[in-house]
Amino acid sequence: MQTKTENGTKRDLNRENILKIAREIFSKYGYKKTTLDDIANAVRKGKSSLYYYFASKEDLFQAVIMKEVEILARELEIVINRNTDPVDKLRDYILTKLATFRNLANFYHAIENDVTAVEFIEEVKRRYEQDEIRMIKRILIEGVRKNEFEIYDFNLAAIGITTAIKGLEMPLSAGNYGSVNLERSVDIILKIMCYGIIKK
Amino acid sequence: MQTKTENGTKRDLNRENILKIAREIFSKYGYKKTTLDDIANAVRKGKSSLYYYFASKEDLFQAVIMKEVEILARELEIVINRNTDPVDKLRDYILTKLATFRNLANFYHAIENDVTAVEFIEEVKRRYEQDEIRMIKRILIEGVRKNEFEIYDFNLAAIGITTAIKGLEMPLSAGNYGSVNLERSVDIILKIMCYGIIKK
DNA sequence: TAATTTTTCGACTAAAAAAGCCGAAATAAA
DNA sequence: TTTATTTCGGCTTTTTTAGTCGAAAAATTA
Repeated sequence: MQTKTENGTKRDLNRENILKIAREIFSKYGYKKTTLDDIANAVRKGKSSLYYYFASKEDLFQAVIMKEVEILARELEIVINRNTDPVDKLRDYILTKLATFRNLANFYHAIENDVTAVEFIEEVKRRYEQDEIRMIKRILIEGVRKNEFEIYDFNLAAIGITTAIKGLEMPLSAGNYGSVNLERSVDIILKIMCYGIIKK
Repeated sequence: MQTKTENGTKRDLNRENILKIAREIFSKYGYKKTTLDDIANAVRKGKSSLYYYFASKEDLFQAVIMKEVEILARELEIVINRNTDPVDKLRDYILTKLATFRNLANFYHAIENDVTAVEFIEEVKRRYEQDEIRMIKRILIEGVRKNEFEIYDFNLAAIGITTAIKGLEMPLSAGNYGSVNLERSVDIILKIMCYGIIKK
């Protein structure tokens, strides 16, 4: 018998392959227009075989998105661990997140017509919120330690900032991408927040 | 009452608009994945309204393709009427046709998976064949008049050349685009044909 | 080799989506 | 007002798709 780990690896490899291909197809056609047969053909398996790896189409799609989200998370982790000025860090964090999120939304045609996809992505955002708050908190704590911020309740502050970021995301989700100058909006909000935060 | 022509114009304008938008959507998703609702939404009409202008989805798709084909035909007409050396003209004709056809096939995802679309395009090719033979014949006749070609049966010669062109199209339809150097293939075939055609 | 486990798939069903139809309503023109 | 044009909601029929199941195939182990 294979050891369980070896076995798991083999299976996971297949899974990964399906995910990779499914990602391409979903990103090309969106959730609704992509059929499991499309994916099955592309991975050269029968449709039924997909169910050996994933419980449902929805499940597969979520797995694909989750993988994307992990990439985003990793990028953000890097930003956070860079040794930069806390304000810059905040700025980079927000910009990185917005940029990647825009891609996500674009990718899955979440916006135009595909209601189901939108809901998934909303769901992901919701689940991610707690992580976000934690990350922001880390930045704030670091800022205080470096004697640049002056904050009494980290939790509340982090929640407040998270909310502000949501505001920045809105125009993205709403679909008028190009029209908004992201960087500019971010700087404006940052300025406002800073004058309430930075030690005088 | 509107005059019949005015009326026709208005209706045709609507038709044209539908065609234009349908073309975009078909080219994005392919025949199968495009639904009449997609198109109807895009033109801001009810799906039923489309049936006022087109008899069926197939009908609409064919109209879209026909329009593309007309564009091709117009380009070829221009090539034919240019005052160039007959051999060059033959060469330009073939290259222009292949280039445009490649676009068509690419566009409608005719190749990958979408069986129905492939059939349509094959059908179009078939219908176009007669025109093609006629056009080639014109080039040949001109060549003889200019004392560069020596041909006894224009019809047979034109059919032969048309067949050769079909051979050039094959790798396109088969899907291995990049791999083949079109221009080179054309020149080789042309050379072969010329040494059987050109007056010594 | 035989027994066991993993993986694949064809055939099927139920549910959803799409094409297509029709009559009536809205709109525009006369 | 009358007539012609255009739109569309709601309906039926057909097609497509997600998802199930059991059995076959392939791989693994003993």
